[in-house]
Amino acid sequence: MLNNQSPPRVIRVLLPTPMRRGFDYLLPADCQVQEGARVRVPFGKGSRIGLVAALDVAPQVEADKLKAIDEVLDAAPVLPAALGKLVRWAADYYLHSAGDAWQQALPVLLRQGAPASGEEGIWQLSADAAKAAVPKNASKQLAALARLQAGELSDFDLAEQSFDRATLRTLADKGLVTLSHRRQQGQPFWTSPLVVNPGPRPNSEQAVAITAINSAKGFAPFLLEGVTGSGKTEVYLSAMSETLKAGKQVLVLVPEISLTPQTLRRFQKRFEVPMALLHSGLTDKERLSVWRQARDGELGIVIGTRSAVFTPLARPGLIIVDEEHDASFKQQEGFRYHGRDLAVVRAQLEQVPLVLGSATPALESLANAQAGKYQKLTLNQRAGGASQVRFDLIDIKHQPLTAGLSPPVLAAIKAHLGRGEQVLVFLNRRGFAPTLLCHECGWIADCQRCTAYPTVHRGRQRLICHHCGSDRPLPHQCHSCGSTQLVGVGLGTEQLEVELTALFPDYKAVRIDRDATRRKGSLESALDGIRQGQYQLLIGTQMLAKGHHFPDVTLVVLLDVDGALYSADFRAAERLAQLVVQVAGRAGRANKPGRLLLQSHHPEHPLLSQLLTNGYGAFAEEALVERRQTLLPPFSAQALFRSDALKAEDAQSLLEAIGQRLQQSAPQGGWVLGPLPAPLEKRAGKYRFQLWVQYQDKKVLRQWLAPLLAELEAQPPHRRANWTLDLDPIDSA
DNA sequence: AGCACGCCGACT
DNA sequence: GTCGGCGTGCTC
Repeated sequence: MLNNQSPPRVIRVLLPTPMRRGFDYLLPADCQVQEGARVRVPFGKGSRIGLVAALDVAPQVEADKLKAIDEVLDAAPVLPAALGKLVRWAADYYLHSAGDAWQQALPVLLRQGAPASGEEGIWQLSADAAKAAVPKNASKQLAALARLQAGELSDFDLAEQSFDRATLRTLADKGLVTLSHRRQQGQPFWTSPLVVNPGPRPNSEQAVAITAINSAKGFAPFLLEGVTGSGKTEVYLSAMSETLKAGKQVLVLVPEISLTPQTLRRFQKRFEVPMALLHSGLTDKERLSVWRQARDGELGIVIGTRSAVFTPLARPGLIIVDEEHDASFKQQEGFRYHGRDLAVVRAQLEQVPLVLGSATPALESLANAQAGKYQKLTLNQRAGGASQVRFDLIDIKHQPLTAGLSPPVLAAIKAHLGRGEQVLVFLNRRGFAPTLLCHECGWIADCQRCTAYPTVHRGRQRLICHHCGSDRPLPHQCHSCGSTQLVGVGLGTEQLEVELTALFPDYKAVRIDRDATRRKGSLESALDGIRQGQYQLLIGTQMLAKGHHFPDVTLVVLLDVDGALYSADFRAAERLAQLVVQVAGRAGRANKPGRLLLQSHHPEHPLLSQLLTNGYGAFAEEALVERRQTLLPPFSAQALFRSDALKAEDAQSLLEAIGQRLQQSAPQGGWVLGPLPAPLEKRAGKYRFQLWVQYQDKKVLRQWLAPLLAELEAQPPHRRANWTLDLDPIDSA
């Protein structure tokens, strides 16, 4: 027999598994597919969605093991070219499974196989519609029919006009209505004339920054360092305005916590262009809709958190990362990418300018500016004449403390309240007391699942572990001696609120933390109450430190900062400095002088005094000198292996084996530390260890690690423990 | 990761 | 006698 059929083509597919390799499939002769398109393939027992990584590859396994793909889902690559490159770059850089990286970059519905091109359902009256079939009391159905008399309805209009999909389905089943599908046209790129409302006239520093950004051609990274109140946002808005006028799109990344409706309102006030906010509250459908609109160029501005860095843009023109130092840009599980770092790479791939903005830039970013990789733009002038905040360190050694507060602090609170001003007390520990102790025998309530003590929550009468969430009724008797003399030791925000209310009964206190704002809308109403002056004493955790402005607050008190000064984590001081400056930024606006009081047992600590006397810039410079001398990031690159297992020895021995293999292939100057128990050795019932790897050069570090990862996947030392790898870790917990 | 297979302990 | 624990292998 003649065989004029060419052999079937073999393609390589990336699948959502942690395995760092592709799988090969046969492409049926009648099938066309492009690199970057999604395909449905049989995998093990079942079927998965994968991404075509390469066409016409030499198969990695014997030909008889190859299966054919089931279905091609995309006629073209699902991501625009630059974004596809970004995802490939990221998987490679973070030494992560490429298949998983792809999945993470796509909206959930696209991972599940939804069409990437927007298709909308169109409901129309069918030709032979006879109303007879609709019961008289089916008012919704009748209303829908009446509406359809006036013309078709798209799926998109349904919610808007408060019609139910189910209603239309019922009518369709009766043959009165037809459903057809049509490629969603969407609005063409803001044909309605772009409106840019005037903003305030920029001051000279702002003008310099705006000119620099607007005259940038192609990739141009800027570090915009602007003290609180210096009008960073005005610089963003001016730069965005030029981009939008040129018909291009802007991507804005913001930290999780500051993504508020206020942010959006400020943008909407200035620009009348279609824009979208990508936040955790969106449904999968809404996310996909934003994704499509951004890709098709229908949105002028996309604002979102970390994962928004993967939003496709038809005409990218500018990328902004606000509060670029914020740790929430780093994904802390699975695909552990850094949204800010990927934004830099994306700007390079898209050849657009990039603005990293912060009042307290990350030391990494400052080092990049010093090295000439970023152009630094500085805003030192406070707009509106708002005065500098005055810092004071209160030495609390030997001082009597009332509710954790020293006499000078109490006196200051009294004075500010007496003047009718607001006071903010910051304590980063929620709950009533961090431990429960038996006064008679010394027994301390502990968490069964963690190496930690559960926190007393008095209001809810429960003992809650903040690490694993386990939750039990507050005991009234000691488990060891039966005594009823149980006391909470230490101070949390809940107790602080109680004590301050007792100390200052004439003023109203409000607490802002995760416990007090659990109910939907309660945060907003508390914030409104603060702005309207209903409360005078504000007590809060991290939640109060970011994003919100309280113009009538003139005194900010920070309790308990000593932990960060002598922490095992070399980044703790940097984070404390950023927190101090950010918290201080909440106060001293509106021409009222602000004051910040810091209580410490170590007021002489060089980093603290540098920060308080000379500011964040001086602190950062000194901290960078220290990092350089000690060869810590950003003057070296780190990777962190973590392991966890039900038995401590399993978690430890896995990392020991990894450490040994690393030592064997270590480059000159390569450095391996561990395994060490994780800061919280046991968490949620699992023992955790970590292994640090460091080398001066990022590229060489990855070349050292990469072959080991392949080997670990092929021959794991054992499977009783799980391991993960974190490149450029920022949190050792 | 998920899933199936397979080999040893306490139970209806 | 089985149900089910998790150790191991496999996914094109």
